[in-house]
Amino acid sequence: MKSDHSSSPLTRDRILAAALELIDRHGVHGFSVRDLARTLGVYPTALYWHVPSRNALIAGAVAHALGELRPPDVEADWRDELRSLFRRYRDAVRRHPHIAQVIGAQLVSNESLSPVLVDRLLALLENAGFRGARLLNAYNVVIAAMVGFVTLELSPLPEDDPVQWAKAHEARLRDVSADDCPTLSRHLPKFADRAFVVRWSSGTERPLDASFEAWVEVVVEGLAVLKDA
Amino acid sequence: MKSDHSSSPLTRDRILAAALELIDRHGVHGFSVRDLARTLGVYPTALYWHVPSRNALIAGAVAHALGELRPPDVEADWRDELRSLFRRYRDAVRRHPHIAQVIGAQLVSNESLSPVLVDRLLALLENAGFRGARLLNAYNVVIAAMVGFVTLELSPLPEDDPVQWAKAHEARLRDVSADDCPTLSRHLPKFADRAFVVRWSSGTERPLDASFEAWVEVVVEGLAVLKDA
DNA sequence: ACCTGAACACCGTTCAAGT
DNA sequence: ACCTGAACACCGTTCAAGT
Repeated sequence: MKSDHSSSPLTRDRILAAALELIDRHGVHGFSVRDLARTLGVYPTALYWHVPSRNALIAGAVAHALGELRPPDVEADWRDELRSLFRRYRDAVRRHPHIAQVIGAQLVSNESLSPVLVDRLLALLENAGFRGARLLNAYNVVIAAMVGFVTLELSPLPEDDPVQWAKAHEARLRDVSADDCPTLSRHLPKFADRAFVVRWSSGTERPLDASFEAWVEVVVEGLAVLKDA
Repeated sequence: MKSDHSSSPLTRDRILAAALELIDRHGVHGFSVRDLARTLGVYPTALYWHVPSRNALIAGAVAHALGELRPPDVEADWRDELRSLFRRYRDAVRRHPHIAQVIGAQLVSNESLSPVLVDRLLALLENAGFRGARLLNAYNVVIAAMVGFVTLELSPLPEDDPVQWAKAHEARLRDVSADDCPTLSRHLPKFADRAFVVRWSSGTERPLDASFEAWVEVVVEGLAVLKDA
C-alpha cells in the first residue's frame, strides 16, 4: 500500500508524487517538508534544489492530481459536455479529497487547471452560442460551479480532534430550539448530516450525490437562460 | 488605524476581534497565536484558557465576521431574497477577504453560519414551493452557490512571494501557444486577469462584478427550473 | 478563575560545505 | 549539478506554578 520512495534519484516528479501521497494520508495541514524528506530518504534541504517552497510542493501535488482531467468535446452537445465535465472533476478530486480546499481557496491552484482545458471549454461555450461579455461570464460561472460545490462538499473536519468536533457539532444541532428555528427543527431528521452547515461528516464519508446532481442541472439550465436572455 | 488591544481584561470576544484584525492584516497563513498574544500583551499560553486551539481562534474570528449576515425575509419574493442574500454574503466576506478560504474549505466554519439563517432560508424555499428531497437539494444548491463563487473570487495569492508569482503567471499565460489553444489565445485580451485561472490578481483587487451578477441569475433561474421539474 | 513561565517537540528556509 | 549538515528564527501546545 505504502510505496517505497527511498530509491534514487530525486526528481521533481517523484517528489510531487510522494507529496500527493502524504497529503492524501495526513491532509494539507499535516503535510510537512521534513516528513516528505524522511519518506524520500534525503535531507529536508535537498528538496529545495528541485522545488522552491512548501507552497510550490502543494501546488505541484494538486496539479499532479488534476493532470488527468479530460477536457470537454468541443463538437458535442454543450449541456451534456458540461454535465460530464462536472462529474469528471468531482471524481478526480474525490480520489484525493484533501486537495479540495487548496483548489477552491488558493489562486496558486490556477496552475493546476491546464490551458488546454480552458481552451476547450471556451470553444464549447462559443459553439453553444455565448458571445462577448456573455462568454466571459458563462466561463466564470462554469469554473466556479465546477470547483465550488466540490470544495464545500469535501471540506475536511478540523485536523485537531475530528471525532470530538463531530460529536460536539451534532449535539449543537440537536439542541436547536424549536422556538427560534421552527422550520429547521421540523426538517432536522431529513437534513441531519446530509446538508451543508447541518452536517458533521465530510463529503468523503457522506457524499451529497443527489444534491450534486441537482446542482449540475441548476447550473446547466440557468446557463441556458443566460444564453438566450 | 491599528487599535490598542493591550488593555485589560482578556475575554473571548476581545481575543476573537483581535484575531480577525490580524487575519485581515496578514492572512490566515500568516496568523500566529504568538503574534496574537503579543498584540494583546499577554503570554501565548494565556489564550488557551479562553480558546482551545489555533483552529478555534480562526473559526471564531470567521464567525465574528459573518455574525452580521442578515437572514432572508421569509415572506418576500424568493428570487429577490436569494439575490440579495448572495450579495450581502459577498459584501460581508469582502470586508475580510482572507476568511474566504476558511469558509469555503473547512467544515469548522459551518459554525459561522447561524442556525437562524439556515432556518429562514429553509422557510423561504418552502414558501417558494420546494418540498421533500427537492427542498434538501435546493438548500444545498443555495449554500454552495452563496459560498462557492466568493471563495474562488477572493482566493489569495501565494503568501510566499505574491508579486513575483503574479508576474510569472502573467508571463505563462501570454506564452500560451495559438496552436495548442487557439480559442484561448484569441480571447486572451478580453479574458486576461478577468477570468478564473486566466488571472493573476485576487478578487480583492480585481472584483468579478459582472460575472458574479451572471452567477446569481444563473442560480436563481436554474432553481426555478428545478422547482417546477 | 485566570495568567505566568519554562519546556517540548516540532516547523520552513538559509547558506556554506561537500562530492 | 545535486545533496549534506549545521544553524536561524520561528511555531502550537503541555503543564506546573503562581496569584
